[in-house]
Amino acid sequence: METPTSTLRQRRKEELRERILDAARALFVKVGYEAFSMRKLAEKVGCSAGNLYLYFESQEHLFRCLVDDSFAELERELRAALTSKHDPVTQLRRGMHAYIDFGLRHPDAYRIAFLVVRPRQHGAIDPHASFKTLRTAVSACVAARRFRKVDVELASQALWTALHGVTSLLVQLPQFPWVDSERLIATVIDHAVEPLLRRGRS
Amino acid sequence: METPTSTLRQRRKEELRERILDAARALFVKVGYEAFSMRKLAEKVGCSAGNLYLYFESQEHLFRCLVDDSFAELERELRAALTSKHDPVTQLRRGMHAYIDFGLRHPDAYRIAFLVVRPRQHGAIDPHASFKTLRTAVSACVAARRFRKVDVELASQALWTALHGVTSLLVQLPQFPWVDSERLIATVIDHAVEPLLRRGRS
Amino acid sequence: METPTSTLRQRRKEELRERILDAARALFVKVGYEAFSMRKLAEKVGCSAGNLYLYFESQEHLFRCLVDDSFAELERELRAALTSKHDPVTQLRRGMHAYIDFGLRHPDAYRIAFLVVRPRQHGAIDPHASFKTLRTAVSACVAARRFRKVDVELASQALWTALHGVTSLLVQLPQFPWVDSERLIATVIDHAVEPLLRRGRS
Amino acid sequence: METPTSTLRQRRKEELRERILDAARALFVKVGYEAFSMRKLAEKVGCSAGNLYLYFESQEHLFRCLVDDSFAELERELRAALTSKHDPVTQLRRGMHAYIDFGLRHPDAYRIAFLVVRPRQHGAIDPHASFKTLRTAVSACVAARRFRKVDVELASQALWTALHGVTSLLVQLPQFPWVDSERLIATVIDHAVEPLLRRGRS
DNA sequence: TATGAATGAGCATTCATTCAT
DNA sequence: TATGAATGAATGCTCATTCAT
Repeated sequence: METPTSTLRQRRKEELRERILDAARALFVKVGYEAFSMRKLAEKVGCSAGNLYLYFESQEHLFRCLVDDSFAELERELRAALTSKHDPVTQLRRGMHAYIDFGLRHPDAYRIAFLVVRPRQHGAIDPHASFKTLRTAVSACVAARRFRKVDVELASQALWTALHGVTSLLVQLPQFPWVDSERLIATVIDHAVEPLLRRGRS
Repeated sequence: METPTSTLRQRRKEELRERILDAARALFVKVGYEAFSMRKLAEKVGCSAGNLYLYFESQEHLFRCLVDDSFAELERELRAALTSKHDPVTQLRRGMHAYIDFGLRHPDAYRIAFLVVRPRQHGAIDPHASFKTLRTAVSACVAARRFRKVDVELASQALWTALHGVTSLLVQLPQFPWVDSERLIATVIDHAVEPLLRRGRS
Repeated sequence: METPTSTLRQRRKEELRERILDAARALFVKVGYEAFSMRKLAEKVGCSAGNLYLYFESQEHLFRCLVDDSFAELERELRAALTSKHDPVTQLRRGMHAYIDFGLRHPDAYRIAFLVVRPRQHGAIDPHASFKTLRTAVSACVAARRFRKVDVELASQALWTALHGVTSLLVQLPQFPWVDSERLIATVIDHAVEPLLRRGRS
Repeated sequence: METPTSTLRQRRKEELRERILDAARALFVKVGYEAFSMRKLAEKVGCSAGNLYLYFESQEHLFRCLVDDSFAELERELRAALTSKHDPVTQLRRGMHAYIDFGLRHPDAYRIAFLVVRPRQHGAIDPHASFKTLRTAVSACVAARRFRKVDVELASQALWTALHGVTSLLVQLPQFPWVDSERLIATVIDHAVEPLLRRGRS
């Protein structure tokens, strides 16, 4: 049974949890992985360092939550794209856009998920999920005969590497003299999809 | 005139320098950037920590040497590919292969160069060089009318993101259930080049 | 309103802070500047080295606190001497005594303030204050026509060098076969003041 | 028996020894005690660090030689002043001037001798010598009835503290807004001697 | 729920010194 | 006589984490 107080408390707790995660994201983007520390995070949040451990059992756990939360959002966005009322190829394209946009909007999470190797474990679950969603979309394109009869697994992985390539380079080397990023992204998506299309359509 | 002693010493010194760099590469791959330390490196090399500073003036310098050495090799291989006696497109394809192979053979250097952000500075020169070499090759394909009249800069950046995507994912997530990596790499290169080819050829 | 806990904590914290400063003084006297280290200090205090940084942000800061604390005391004592109900010359003499006594009671602070050169910066504020106080007293003696019409600045600096000379030598070379230090100090003060006195008085 | 070679060698050895000591003095003045290191010294001298140990068995020994050499010079200068053809008081005054000048010309040696405590040992021989020479001069002034019948030991110690006071403050706080140092020095010497003079002369 | 004092391990780096050559 | 590679110990300092309050 829940007292009103307990739910209130729970809400507050979740709010602070979110504030911590947000601050962590900001701090991570600002100072990078190597200079990130729980102390600085606590300062940014405005609480004691010890308090963080009431919400996350360790720094590693915090990072994982950060990644998980973010990728859950990616997942939602991907699903939104793939359940829209467009044809499968458009759905896929929208999903691809969503993926890249996500990375650019959450460079912290993207970098932690892909660039920080947690040598031993690294659940490696996170990328799986979005990859699978992507593959489903590819599958749908093949089923709808919009794509050639490609090896779905191979094609999906190739697509993913294309998405990851542009996303991670833009995130990691923002100071590089890129052409207009919208154009680059559009080109990457076009080039990635084109070879899969059935001839005679487009 | 060189005394035998001096050359012997010099050789030994260079040998140890290489041993240090090799150990650094191995350690980096093993424990990741975050857990890398000069102390652990010294232990791996089998010398005192202080001794490392006779060969590299700082940890950062060591990293830079590691990256520079490796990328110099990449550059050599790229140039070798691009000056072969093949047609421009084949040259480019070989260069692309060389790029990916390099990343797989030097995951440490590749990761340090691309994944370790030194937020403030990061010379960021290293990637530039290989990108420029790549762009030259793309340019040659256009000049030889093997490619369509594409925007060379845009096309080159798109190619680069494709290469980086597959390279970094294979390096970073080796435990992912990839399809056969040779197949994946071939597909990525094919898909990246195909949209640039002049119609009617191949 | 203050909770009992907070004040208790605060008190404990201040106590430890004092204990650290005291231990630092003792250690400094014992091993000298060169061999002083935060680690040894921690051991002497009986806490971890890191803990010291909860009380002093750096070694330099600790030194400065040590000096500042001590010189604040000197300043108080000087002012006490100079506001006593005696005639100006007696006030000055008492102040001079206070200065030397202070150095002998706080050899650590005296040595850090004067003997440890921080080549670049060294706020150099500390000696200024006591010198200025001293000069005020000299000025008063002149105003009261007890001193001849000397150059106050010059006379004050000469007085200061006399004080510093006996203080620092006694502090620095305690093993030297000094005559009775009380006698020496009295003589130094007498000799320093005498040339300034108006003839006919004493 | 000495071969010409051996004397040549010896001369070279002594030359280098001097060069090392000179470089050490310069380095000490430049960077201060805390930042002094045998490595930097070797670099300044232009030889290997190890080589220094052929001339001085340790850093401490080097420091002691530095001090001893310098104080030997002081001793020579003091003796020169005290054996001049002037009256005893003038001799003493000249000796006092020589003392202060020496400190200003050899701030390194002066600081090492007086300010760097070598907690255990510190031969403490060096200051003794010059003090004794000084006392002899004071004694002569008394014998010549130029000084009052003061306690020679006491008076000499008082004189010494005066000399040390002005010397060490000028050396240690060069950035202090001193009055013209010549004036200050003259005043200090005058004030130190005056109380000792027999009345009726001056 | 939250604090903040405390710890122990770790870090990069520098040092005086030794020793084979 | 001189080198320079090497060492082991030390330095100031920061960190993630714990725990009594």
